[in-house]
Amino acid sequence: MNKPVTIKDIARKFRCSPSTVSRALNNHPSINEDTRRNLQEYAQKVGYQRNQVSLNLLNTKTASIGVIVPTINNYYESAIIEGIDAVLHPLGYTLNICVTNERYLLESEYVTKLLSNRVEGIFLSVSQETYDSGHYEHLENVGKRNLPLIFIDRDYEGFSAGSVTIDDYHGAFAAVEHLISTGRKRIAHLKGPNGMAVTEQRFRGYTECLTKHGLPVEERLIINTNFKVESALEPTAQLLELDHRPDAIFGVNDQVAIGAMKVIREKGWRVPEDIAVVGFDNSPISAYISPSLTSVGRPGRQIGEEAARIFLNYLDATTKKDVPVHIVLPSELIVRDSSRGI
Amino acid sequence: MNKPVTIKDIARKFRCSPSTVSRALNNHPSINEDTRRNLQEYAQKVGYQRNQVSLNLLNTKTASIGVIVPTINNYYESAIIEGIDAVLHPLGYTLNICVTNERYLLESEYVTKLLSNRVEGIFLSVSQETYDSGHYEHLENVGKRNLPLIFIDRDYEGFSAGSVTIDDYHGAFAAVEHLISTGRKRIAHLKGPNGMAVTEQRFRGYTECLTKHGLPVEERLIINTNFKVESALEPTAQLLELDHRPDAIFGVNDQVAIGAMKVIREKGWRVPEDIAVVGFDNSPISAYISPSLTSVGRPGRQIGEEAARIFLNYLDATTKKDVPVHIVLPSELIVRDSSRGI
DNA sequence: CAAAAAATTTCAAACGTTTGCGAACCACTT
DNA sequence: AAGTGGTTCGCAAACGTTTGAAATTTTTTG
Repeated sequence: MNKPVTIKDIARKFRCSPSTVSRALNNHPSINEDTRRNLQEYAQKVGYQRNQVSLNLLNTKTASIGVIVPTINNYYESAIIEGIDAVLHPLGYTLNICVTNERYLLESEYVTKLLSNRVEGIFLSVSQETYDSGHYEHLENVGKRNLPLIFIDRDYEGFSAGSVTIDDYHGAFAAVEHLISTGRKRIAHLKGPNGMAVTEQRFRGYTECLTKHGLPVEERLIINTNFKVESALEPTAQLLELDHRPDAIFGVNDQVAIGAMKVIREKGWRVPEDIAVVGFDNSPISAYISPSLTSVGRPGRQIGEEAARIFLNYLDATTKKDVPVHIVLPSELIVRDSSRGI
Repeated sequence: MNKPVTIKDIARKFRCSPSTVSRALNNHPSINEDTRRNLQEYAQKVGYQRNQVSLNLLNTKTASIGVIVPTINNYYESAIIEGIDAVLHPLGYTLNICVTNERYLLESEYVTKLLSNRVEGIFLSVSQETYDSGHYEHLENVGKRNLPLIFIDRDYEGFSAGSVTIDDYHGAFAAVEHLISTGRKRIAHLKGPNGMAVTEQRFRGYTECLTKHGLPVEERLIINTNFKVESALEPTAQLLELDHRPDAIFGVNDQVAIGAMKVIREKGWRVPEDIAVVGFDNSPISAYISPSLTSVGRPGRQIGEEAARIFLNYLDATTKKDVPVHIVLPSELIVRDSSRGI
């Protein structure tokens, strides 16, 4: 680990001033052609890399923005990041990705770190713990700085921040309505962890759709999972042992739906003939498993892009107190084999 | 977007020097108890956040390290990142995650950016384009700086860098040997893109295992894919139309294997009775699809952890020219239903 | 009360770079 | 000889913070 070569080092070597070196390397016109060439060649030779840290300090800006997400280990989240990057990278911004693993402490820590690293904006997909606890003090300083803050996935009213969310409610509603339209009457729901926005909105879509169609909302048909495939196994087994077993299962996401399908078949039932299954996320494999999985798609990439645009609008905003922008993107039901009509 | 409050601002407000403020906020002992409390309270109130950028400049270190990966949209890569973070986060390091989408240009750009942002080490999983082109000039300056560089997944001999790789060869070998041991004799391979290390090593495991067991390596049974599930559809269809169809398919990864299974069943064959299928990655769903997928597991998290430890050793190394560390972790075959004996 | 000791605060430099302004130099022109 | 104009370069300040050493104030001591 050698010390990086600095402009001063080069200046000393050439017995000239740092200003000259700086100008030479930046192709400033008022530098003699020869000196410019010599300096540039030497800089190249010794592997000079301008110290961006010092520039960030000088300009009091960093051209970097923070992205805090609960996890990157799934299609949806990484699509969001891709979307943000697609818009902001061409403008010279660097993404600072932070993964909280759904932990409040990490989220809080990352916010502080990003703040003190002087990012120019923060994209935040609130962790489960944060959402559960309702603690938003870690965002106070973001507010004080009036730094562009854009909520992704989960909105929070306490701040004058932008947000891009998904219409989980109508997605769930459509999924359940589809099941009803194919003749299913006892539709179970493998719910996510209580209290989370995604969970509750999908749940509301589920219940309200049932109600609209005159079907009862049975508590026994609603069981919690934690989004992971394993967490669907036991609940599904439970559902199948009911006196009056469900004829359809709506999973809070694809993982859960896949877990449900596995158990259904292990117990000797058929999908979709005996029990239809619908998931949420339209993850890439959902089309390729067997039977292919009906699912509600979320436009992850588009979320990222919209969020990035909101950020850019913030920067342009001349009037300080613009009304924060809230965008709700539609989700889309994609019907496949796991829920074909009986 | 307000200007962040600086130590100078506070000093001006309290008619004292910046040094006093700095020491007060850092609980330096030689500061009067009252002034300390006053300053700290005020700093808290106005949301002062120390400017890490200036500190990085002052200390000529950043406590951040760069992680360059081709993609984050899969279990394996994100497990690696998790592993790195698990070791380095407790030590105060920040991860700077860069996603290249398998592009050389982006990789090169990110290396430069990380270098000029003065990261203290770089973890690099070389992009496909880089590997194909064999261009490693973008790493020259990393070499000149003698900055800790650890290759992940794909080693490259040109640099005195550490590396943590997976024993793809033996993993593939074991997978094919398993298929042979269950009586399969015509084993096809859905290969990755030519030239990539993972691809070729798994391919070598495949061919050498066949040869060892006296089975012919038939060109018609080897077709390229691009790792994605769609890219397996057409090739699999081709394989099934051969006069003498294969009785097993070894996919370069799980995605491809899942695509193959879909086509096999659509054409009316059974897995594993007619055709066995084996994948690579042991991705979480592989256990839960039907039939569950036999797969070779890669310990992503462990890779990250080992890589981080190599990095830490670099730092400790008193002798400059230590021999770079190369670790090869084993992969592990996990047998499931898709390849049960006939 | 003076002097010494202790407590508290300020000064100045440093990290690496950019940039407005002015200085030095040269060649020409009048 | 003096002015003009152009080219090329250096000086110094700035970004925000820390820190050793020096300066100031307060307290203790004889």
